[in-house]
Formats: sequence, C-alpha cells, structure tokens
Amino acid sequence: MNRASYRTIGRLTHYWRALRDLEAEGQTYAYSHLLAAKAQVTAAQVRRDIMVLGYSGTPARGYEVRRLVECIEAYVFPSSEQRAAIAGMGNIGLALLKFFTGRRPNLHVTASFEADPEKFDRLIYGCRCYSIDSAGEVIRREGISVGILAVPDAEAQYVADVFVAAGIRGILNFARTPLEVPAGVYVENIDLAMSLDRVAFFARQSLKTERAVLPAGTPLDKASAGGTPSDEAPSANKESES
Amino acid sequence: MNRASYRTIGRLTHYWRALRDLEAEGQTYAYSHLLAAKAQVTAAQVRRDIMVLGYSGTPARGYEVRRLVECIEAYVFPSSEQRAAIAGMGNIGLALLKFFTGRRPNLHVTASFEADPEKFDRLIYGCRCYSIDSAGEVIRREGISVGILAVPDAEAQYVADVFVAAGIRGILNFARTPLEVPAGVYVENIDLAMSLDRVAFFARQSLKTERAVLPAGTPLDKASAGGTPSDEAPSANKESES
DNA sequence: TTCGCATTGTGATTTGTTTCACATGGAATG
DNA sequence: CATTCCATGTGAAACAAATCACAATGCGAA
Repeated sequence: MNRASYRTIGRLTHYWRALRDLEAEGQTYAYSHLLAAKAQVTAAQVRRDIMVLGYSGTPARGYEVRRLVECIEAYVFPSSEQRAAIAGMGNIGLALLKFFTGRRPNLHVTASFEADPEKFDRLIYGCRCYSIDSAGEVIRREGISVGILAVPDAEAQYVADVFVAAGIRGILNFARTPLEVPAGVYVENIDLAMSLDRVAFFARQSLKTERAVLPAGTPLDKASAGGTPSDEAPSANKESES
Repeated sequence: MNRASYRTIGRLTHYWRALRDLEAEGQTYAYSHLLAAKAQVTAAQVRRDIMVLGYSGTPARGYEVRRLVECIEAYVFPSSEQRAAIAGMGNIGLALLKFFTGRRPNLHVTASFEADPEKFDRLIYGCRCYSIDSAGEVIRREGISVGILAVPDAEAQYVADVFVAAGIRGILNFARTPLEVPAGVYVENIDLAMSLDRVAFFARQSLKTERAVLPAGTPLDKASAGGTPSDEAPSANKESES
C-alpha cells in the first residue's frame, strides 16, 4: 500500500464522482475500464490508483461500487470537520466562496479575510468576513487548516506568512507569486493567466499544424480526448490520421 | 530546438514575468540561477526551458533581459490578435471575464455566452453577452479560437461541441466533466473542487506527520518551497530535519 | 463439478521529465 | 596577452509516472 501521489489523489476524486453517478443509476459493480472511460484514463491507471486504497475488487465482477466509494471517502476526504478560510474578497474570492460553500460534507469555508474596511465585519454567503489583521487569531480560534489565497499578487506572500504562522498547513494559491513556505506546508498554485496563455498557445499550434498537414477542411473526427484531467501532461493531440 | 512541453510553456510564462520585473528594476542581464530562484525551479531547468526558444545567453554574463523577454513573447504569446470567448456568466464566469480583460496585449475576450435570457444581449465588463444559441455564428464571425467553459457540469459537453464545431481549437474547462473533443483540440481542465480536496488532503497529512515525527512545537524553519508552479508534482514537503 | 473467460493485481518496461556534471567559452584582471 | 573565474549548453544519468503484459482468480455456463 504505497503512498498516493499528487496525481493519484486528483484522479481518485474523479473516480469518486463517477462512482456516485453509477450508484445513482443503481449500478452495484463497476469494472476498471468503465471507470477509466468515465475519467478519461486507462484501465491500468485506475487499478494502480485503487491499489493505494488497500481495497480489492473481485475478478470477473469488478469493484463493488458502494464499498469503493466508502474507501475513497475514507482515504481522500476528511473524516471529521476540516475548516478553510479565503483571503481576498474580490471577484475571484467571492466566486470561490460561493462555489465551495456546502460542496463537501466535512470541508467548510468558515471565514474570509479582507483588507478593505468596506467589506469586513459582514456576512458574505453566510460566511463571516474579518479584517486581515485578525486572521491569525481567527484561524487559531476556529482551528482552520486550509487557506485559499485570492489576494493581489503583491500581498500573497504576506498573507501566506500570516496563514502559516497561524497554523495553516495547506494553501490553494491563486496569486501568480510563487510562495515561500516552510517545509511541511503544502501549496497548490492555480495560475489562471498562465493557463489561459497556455490554451491560447496550443490553440494556435493546432491551427498551424491543421493548416499545414490537413487538406484544409478535413472533418475532425471524434477521437481520443484532447485534454488533461486538470493538470497532467495534456499532449496537444496529434491530428487524426484518417 | 525541441518542441516545448506543456510544462515548459507554463514555466516560460513565469520567467517572462520575472524578467519583466527585473527590467522594471533596470537590470539588463540575468543568470539562470536568478530566474530559477524567482520561479522556484532549478537553474538547469531554466536553461533547458530556454533552449526551446533558440536563444542563447553568453557565459559569464547570462541572459540579456530585453532579448529574452522578446524571445519568450515571440514564442509563447500571440503575434497578432487572438480572441477568446467565455461560456457561462455565473460567479466564476464573471470573475474570469473581469480577470482576463486587458491582461495580455494580443489576447482578448471578445464575447460571452449565456443560457439565461436575463443576462444576454447586454454588455458585461465591456464584453458583449450573447445567447448560447448564437455561439457558433458569433465565434465564426469574430474568428474566436479559444473557449473558456464556466457552465454547469451538465452543459459542459454540449457547449464544448458547439465550440469545436465553430472552429475553436483550445478550451479552458472549469467544469468537472471530462470533455470529449476531436483530436487536435487542446483542453486544459481546472477542477477547483478537486484542487481544494487535494489541498485539504495534504494539509491533513501534514498535520498528522507533524504530530507524529516532531517533538510537538518544533518551529518550522523557512526552507525549500512547498509548492508547485501551478501543476507539477508538488511533493508534499518532507519535514525539515534540523 | 469442471471449463472457459473476463477481470484483477502487479512486476517489468516504456515514456517523459528533471537533474547532474562537465566541456566550452566570454569577460575581467594583472 | 595569459590566466582565472563563472555561467552557459547539453549529453548522459536518474527519477517519476504511465503503460504493458501476464499470472492468478473467481464467476457463470455447461
């Protein structure tokens, strides 16, 4: 039972979602290749990922949906309430707060922080907004372990320092600044501008190669998926050869 | 001059940002290890990435900032106007529209699409909002090549199909549905819920191992960065051994 | 009860990426 | 002008992750 990698954790949440759908449809068993199709990975990948759970399916029948759901939940999701806070109530911060609210049983955004006095000391989407100056105190008091950074780039490092000092152990960072944090604190960066640049880049590439290699107007046939489950190498799809 | 990988493209935009900062400070030359520090990667990585540009620095002086900036721009950014559209003007869609507007010289969000008649036929942040039904026509007319999907999961595939049929070659997908697209169309997924789950997971891990291996109350010393430049394997940092 | 088959779990292999390590070479100094 | 220093560019090695391929296994049909 190996320790799960960054990417395995991500894929497990995809399987979980697919399994929930299957369960809703009344399916009680599922094969690796079914899950693979739903998550756009290979069947071998699914089996490898499931290995870390310590759960085994049965040959000829596959995985028991309910049990597998439970195993993934036990492994990936919090068993008791875990709390998160968002810093920065701009457009992105607000959207994230709304998006994350009530999404997972044991994961709650219970506080938000702002520098602008217009905004704090209010309730936003049912979540109390505090001054950034009281972040340390609030985080400690409420036992918050996850921080979401949606502040301007220039303030990201400062807020991260406050977060870490207050005991936060995982940060979801939307600022473009690479954060310096102590060893042991996990940081996941989401760089929206970079992602858009990248999509634009590969879209141009695609246009170029299409014009270059296809007889111009060749229909694109529906084939292997072009993308990446959220982050791994997405192989800007080769042209179909037909 | 190899073809750049998905990750290299991402890092090049980080170098670009760092270089712009250096330029603003009046620096005219930069060493690989300086860029490495600013982008939180190794110096060798920086040199490898820069190789794809076909630009060479000079030993003992490093890279000429201005020239390198130009090379990255020529390689990664569009040389003439490239257009993008956003589908879904909910919280996330609105925030993205605002965020992306005016961010890159040659990359513009020129249209948005909605299903809700309350919202379309209006100007939002200076961008015309159309009915989703006219998406195909608008995309073709305006020559839009990049699509951003911020619609509910259930509609993501449908909108992606419309996008692709209209000629879009790159999609930034915020829905959790893995999209099926023809070969040659690039998809980058950003799964916010998954990212939060993952941060929460590694934050818990970190709490556990800290309690397990440290004498309880050991100060965390500022060390190697804990994170990942937006997506690669982030190695939930080992505890410092001090 | 036995057989055949489709599926699982996993060692071995491949593929892709990062890091190492060193030969090469420009610049500054005496 | 020669020498020393440091940084670049890159082949080779190390590493990580995904895929392959196959033995082991349990189910259902005969």
